[in-house]
Amino acid sequence: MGEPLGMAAKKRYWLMKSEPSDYSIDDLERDGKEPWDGIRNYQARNIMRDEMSIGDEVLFYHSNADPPGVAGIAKVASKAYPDHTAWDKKNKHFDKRSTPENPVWLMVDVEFVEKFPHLVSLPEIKEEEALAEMMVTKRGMRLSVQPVDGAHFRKIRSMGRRKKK
DNA sequence: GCCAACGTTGGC
DNA sequence: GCCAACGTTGGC
Repeated sequence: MGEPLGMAAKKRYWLMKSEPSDYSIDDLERDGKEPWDGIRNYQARNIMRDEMSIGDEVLFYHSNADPPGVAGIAKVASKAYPDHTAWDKKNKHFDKRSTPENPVWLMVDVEFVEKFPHLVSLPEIKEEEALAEMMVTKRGMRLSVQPVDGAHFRKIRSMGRRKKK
């Protein structure tokens, strides 16, 4: 958006939530790449549309899980494009306001990068001083696509790559 | 299963 | 434009 030609956007980091019973890191490992459909929140949509770039790295977070936490890493593999599940009447995320002519909801493709040998659980994240400011630790912070600090991203990754906590 | 914290909707 | 009611998210 308005960048000088030939200048790549600065790489950013994100956290994306998925209920593992719905779609887990193992599913993404099997599929390799998958459209991240079903986002029905304007703030999350705007992040995908305006701020994400191909190649950005993503903490894959298992929500509504026991325990919840970061299960691995993925990367953004496409620009935002219309989420066609919004105009599929049979889809659980159907929204009659969205049409092929006038799509309301967008998605990006997400590609598998790695699964952590050690899931970095939410309690562990909360215990870690250096991660105190992460959005995901805030009570009631429900945004399903959220920005992550580079330093926080690297810290989580190093925790996840450790076999034992 | 409970419920707090949000976001959205709709009456006025 | 206010705000109560309702639906959803997601930790616990």
